Order: sequence, then C-alpha cells, then structure tokens
Amino acid sequence: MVTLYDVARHAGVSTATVSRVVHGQDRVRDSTRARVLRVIDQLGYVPDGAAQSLSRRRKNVIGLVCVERQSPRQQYDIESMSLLFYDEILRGVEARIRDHNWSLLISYLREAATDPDLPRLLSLSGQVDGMLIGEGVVPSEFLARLAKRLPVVVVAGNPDERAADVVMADNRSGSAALVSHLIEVHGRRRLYHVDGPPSAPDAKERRIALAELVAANPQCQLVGSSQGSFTVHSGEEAGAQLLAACGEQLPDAVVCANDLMAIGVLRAFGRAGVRVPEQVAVVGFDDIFPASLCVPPLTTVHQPMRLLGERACTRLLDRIARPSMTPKVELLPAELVLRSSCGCPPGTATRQPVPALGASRSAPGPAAPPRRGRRKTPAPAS
Amino acid sequence: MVTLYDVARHAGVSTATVSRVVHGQDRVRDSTRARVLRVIDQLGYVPDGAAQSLSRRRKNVIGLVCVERQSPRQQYDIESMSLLFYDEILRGVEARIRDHNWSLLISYLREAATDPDLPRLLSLSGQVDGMLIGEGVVPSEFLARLAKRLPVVVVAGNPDERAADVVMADNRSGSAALVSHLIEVHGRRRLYHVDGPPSAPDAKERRIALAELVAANPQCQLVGSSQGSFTVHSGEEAGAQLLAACGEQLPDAVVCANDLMAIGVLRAFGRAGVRVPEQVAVVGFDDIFPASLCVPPLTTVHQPMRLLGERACTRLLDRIARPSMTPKVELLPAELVLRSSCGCPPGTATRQPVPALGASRSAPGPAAPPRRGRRKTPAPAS
DNA sequence: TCAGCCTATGTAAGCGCTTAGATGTAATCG
DNA sequence: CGATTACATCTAAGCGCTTACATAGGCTGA
Repeated sequence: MVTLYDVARHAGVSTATVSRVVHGQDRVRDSTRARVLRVIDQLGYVPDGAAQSLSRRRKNVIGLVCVERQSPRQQYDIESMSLLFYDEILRGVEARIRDHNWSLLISYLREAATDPDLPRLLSLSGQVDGMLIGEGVVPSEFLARLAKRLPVVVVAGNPDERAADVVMADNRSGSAALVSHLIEVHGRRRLYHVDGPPSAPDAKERRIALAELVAANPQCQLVGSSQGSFTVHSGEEAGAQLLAACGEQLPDAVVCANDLMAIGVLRAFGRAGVRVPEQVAVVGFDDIFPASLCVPPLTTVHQPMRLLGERACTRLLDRIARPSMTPKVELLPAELVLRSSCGCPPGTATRQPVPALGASRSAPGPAAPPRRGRRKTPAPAS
Repeated sequence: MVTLYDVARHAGVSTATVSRVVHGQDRVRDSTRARVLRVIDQLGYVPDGAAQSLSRRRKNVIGLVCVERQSPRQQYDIESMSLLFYDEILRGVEARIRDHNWSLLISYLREAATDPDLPRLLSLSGQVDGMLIGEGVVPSEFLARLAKRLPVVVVAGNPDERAADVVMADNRSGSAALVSHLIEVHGRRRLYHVDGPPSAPDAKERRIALAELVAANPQCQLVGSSQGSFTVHSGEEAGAQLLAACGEQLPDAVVCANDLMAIGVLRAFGRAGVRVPEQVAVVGFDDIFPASLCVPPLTTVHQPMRLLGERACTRLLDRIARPSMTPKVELLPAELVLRSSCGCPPGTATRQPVPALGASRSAPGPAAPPRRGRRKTPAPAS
C-alpha cells in the first residue's frame, strides 16, 4: 500500500505539502505541486479513507437504511421485496450525495426481524456522519437514541415523530384526492380497503384520509377491509379474501394502500374473471413504474420518490453542517394519476396536482405545536 | 463524542480491556466484562468505524458501482434509469454483506459521463476493501489499474475481461434458447433486432447468439436492426423506426436486448395498432418484474439477478481474504420464460432451464486459456 | 543594512482504535 | 517454598492522515 509518506519521500517534500497538493489547496509552489503530482501518479497513490476520516473528524459518509418487507412465500421474491420505492429514493439520495462528494452506506432492515437488527443500526451509526432512515420500522425511542448521537432524517416516516426530521409525501391529501375522485367522478359508494402493515406510517396516513372522507359522505360506506403487507402476494390474498367474503355483492371500488397490493388484487380478480373497472374499480398508491403497465392501467397517487430522497438528503447534510436546528416535518406534494382502473375511459393518462388538505388534521399529540412543513401546492377550496 | 478512553476511565480498566469486551473476545473476567458493558451502555458508546478501520488495517466495507443510463428525454426518469437490474443485484449483495457483518458503499456511474467519473471510482477505492463493478462501462485498462490496487469483481460484465473476476448470467445460451424457440416452435423467420448500447457487454453476448442462430438457420434472416440504450424510451423509438422502415411488410418477430426496450416496442406497436403476437412477436431479456404485467405478457429470459449479486459478493469477499487467486469467469444459468408475446397461447407462464451452449464460443483473445466458469446446468446435446 | 513581513514548506501532535508484548497475580507442582 | 504456568490486565506503539504552529528564505522599505 502506498501512503502519503511514500509520496513525500519520493518527492522530497513533507507530508504536509503532499496533503496540500492532494487537496488542491493554497500556497504550494507550482514546481513543487507538479513534482508531487507526478510522484502520486507514478506510485498510484490514493488516500486512505479511514485515515482521512479519523484525522479530519468527519467521515463524509451518510447511511441509508431501507426497510425490506418479507414475503411469506419465498424468501427472495422481487415482487414482494422490491417495493421499487427505496430504489427510487436511493437514486435521489445518491444524486445529492454525489454532488457533495460524499459517500453512501446502505443497509436494509428486515421488517420481521426489527429487534435483532437494532445493534446493526447502532454500529452503522459509528460509520457515518448522519443517517437517513426509511419508514417507521424503527421504534420511536430507539430513533431518539440514535438522533442524540448523530443527525437523523426519517424518509416517508411518521409525521408525528419528534426526535428527528421527517421528509415525506403528502399522503393524506393524495389519498383524499384519490378517494374523492372515486366517489365524486365515478359515483362509487361501497368501498373496500386493502390496508398496509400496521408498522407503516404512510399506510396510516392514507387510511385516515379514507376514513375521514367516508365519514364526510353519508351515502358512502366502507364495506370491508383487510390488511396486507405492501406486497403483491398479500394483495392477491386480500383480493381472494374479498371475493370469498362478498359473494355476489362486490364493492364498487377497492382502495389499496399501495400499488403492489393493487397489482395483486388485479391478479386475483383477473383469475376470478371479475372485470375491472366495470364490476369494481381498483386503485393504488405510489405510482411505481409497473402501475402503468398492468391491465387495466392503475389509477394511483404519484409520490415524488426520487425527490423525497433528494430532499431528505439535503436536509441531512444541512443538519450535519448545523446540528442545532430543531426537527421539522417536510411534506412533498403528491399528484393524482388517472388511468383506467378507476373507471376513467381506457387510454386516460393524466396527472394532476393534489389540493393540499388544510390544517384540518386530527390533533397529533398532546401539546403539539403546528409542525407540518410548508405546502408546495396552493390549496384550492377543494 | 464518547470514546474508548472514556469508557476505560469510567470503568477503571485499560482501553485494551474495553476493546476485548466490545469484541466479545477471549479472557476477560466476568465481573470486569459486566462492569465495562454497564459503562458502555450508560455512556452510549459506539466504536468509531474510521478508527477501527485504520487500526485493523481493514475497512470491512465493499463498494458497489452501478451503471446509470441517461435518458435523453428527462433527466430523472424512472423508466429509463431504473433498470430494475441493479436494484435486485443490490439486494443480493447486501444480503451477503450483512451475513458477514460488513458494510456496503454504493455509487452510480452515469454512462454518458464515464470519463469524469473515473476519479470518483479511484477515490471510492480508497474507502473500501474491494469493489463490485457493474457491466462494462469502465474501460478495461482502468479496471486493470483498479484491480491492481484492490480486489475487483465485475458483475454482468465482459466475459473476456482479464484483469478481474467476472460473474454473469449465461446470456449467450439464454439468447440462443429464446431465439430457437421463436424459430422452431413458432416458425418465425424474419427477425428484427433491437440491440443494446455498444458499451454493454451483455448486449453483445445476446447479439452474438442471435447472429449465430440466424446464420445456422438458412430459412431464417435478420430483416433489420436498430440500437437502443436499454431504456423504455429507446425501445419506443426503435419500434416507431421499425414501423416506418418496414412499411406493410412487418418482421415475424422483434428480438430486444432487454425487457425495458421490449416494453417500449410494445408501446409503440400498441399505439400503431399492431397486434402482438398475431402480427409480430416481441421478446425481451432479463425478466424484470414488470415483464409479467405488460400486454401481452412478455416472453423473455430470466437472469438470476439477485443470485448474481450474491455470487459476486461471495467471490469478492473470497478475494479479499485470499488475494492471490487468478481471475475467473463464473457463468450463472439463465431460464427461458415463456409467456404470450412470442406466440404461445395467452395464459402461458412457464420457466425452463436453458441448455448451456458448449465450449463452441468464438475464440476470445489471443492465447486465451479456457476460462469459462463451471456450468451449473448439464448441457444436453442442444 | 536590517527589522518586519509574506510565502512556501517542515515538524509533530493528535484522531480513536487494535494488539503485541510486558507486567502482575494467583494457582499449580515438585 | 520457590519455580513454573496460566490467566487477566495494562502499556504503548502504531494505523495514515490533517493541520496548528514553527521555520526559513526572500522581499520590502526606511
């Protein structure tokens, strides 16, 4: 291994000078610089990251922790595991991190095995300057413990989180817009809900919006619901279960907590010969890539996932630079994506901004200050 | 920041003892261990990764370098950028890395901007113990330079690579099986090829297999070809171009170098009212998740992407442990996935192992020793 | 001509950890 | 009972870098 000392010796200068040259810094005589550079090239010197980190007391590395939901069917099953969600977030984060010339350490947390993975999280925290943590799988008190050690930003997490910053899409407004569309445009009344896992805070937001809307529309009712785990497989099960339970009397629409489960429901319906959207509408959430490909194309809510990653990363870097700020929640606007699974004519493919719900949220915690981020979309009077 | 010294002082022991406790090592008296552990917990001590790396002269970190192909249309466009390919590889790698309690540093290389990114690769090499590099975007001589510094394994790369290990799917056999199916089962004769980017070694393998098969079947011909960039968008363009060029006389089948482009072709055909597979068959390669969702479902070749990641990672860890071995190419078996875009009846969904092509490869380099990995599938006489 | 200053470079003290070897202590044995 | 051994623990020397501070020339100007 070639070290700074080797370079210094060969170039006949001190290590300080070499270090200065490497960092393109201040006053080094041109001739000296050239000589050092030549030696570096000859020797193929590359600075050791660990030594640099130790010395400058900063690693220039952040950690990204994603959640991996397990499929009961098969351990490694793309349909279940790849939410296609973190994949986009990852790209957003990476783009930002690269702009700053930092590095990205990535780790997946199995949902089932949360507990045994906490030590892993802890040890990760010793290797980075800050962490981005996906969704709400990490228990809140543990999050607080982490956040005391280093800056932490939660991506798509629980908006009521107090210990750390949160960057998330406006799930509630998106869900509300989607369900209103179903009710108002397509006159769907009898809704069935395929919910996400209890641990998922975004599923919770979507559920609340749905419930509020149903409550606000007397002619509307929730005819049933089941709980999935955000996977295609669990969506298929939910679809089958619905079919078994409803008998002849199908609901007007099935509202799924994410696209993957909606795709599963579509599969179950397809197998059973149930026509979508003629007999029943099906809608998802997230607008992952395959949503536009399935039959019929899925009406859903677009989450700006890549942007989510970028914003979260920006926020984190900010925190690392200025650790004193108090935590904030940043809400990113969602978009309603109309295709044909909701009953819109085949070929429909429009995207529209979602009116942001006002401050009409149910009061979050006790003594909670108003802490939703600024809205990005103007809020038309619904 | 709490350091080892703080813990040592509070517990009234030396740093050596604390270190031993932290690593659950050998002889430490139980009472001492307990005391130290208590202090660690109280103080919330977490070892500093940089210091550990520096001291033990090993970082326990590997780097994964993925390729990100740029879309001309839109800078951040999931359909183009997410090959859905690295996402699976990533998961495979991460699973292995986690088993070993190492960490994973990830970085994307823009294809367009290869040159300016090389310094980035170099600096990455200073932060890891070994690197996994995707596909063949990194110029071979640079790869050799890297491989001299640290262990490097190429994932899905060029099988003729000499400087580093390569782990890849058996693209050639897969492609051959797919095209034979088209020719022999469905009697397709006039083939059109949508090729991948010139920089992609797997596209090359697939192209060669196609060419060999066409050459071997006199009644068969390649009626045209165009080159895409592995994105949906480029597939759409290729489809449109084909339509414009062929006039009334459509080819019997369009063989695409990957699924994403096949999906693009399907879109272009759909828009033009061309029926698949009645008028023309369309097939892809990779078997990414959405391939089963499009209309008609895509016949393709399954690449064991997750496995690819796992194997590559295993190999890399092996190399790091024993740096002396000479580079090898490991070929993972592909599977033929029959759905209906090739002409098989709607509802078809079978997967079959692909017969491995014998050693009948065109001679690779001058004086090349036989260096294909062991075959995983028995090779029936075609 | 020399104090005073500016610039280019060198010196050396860490950064927080691991670990070889030193040390101290208690158990074991002839 | 002293020598030997085994065990628990400590001491201190790095690991490869960065950087505050020291130093050495060369210039300036009175």
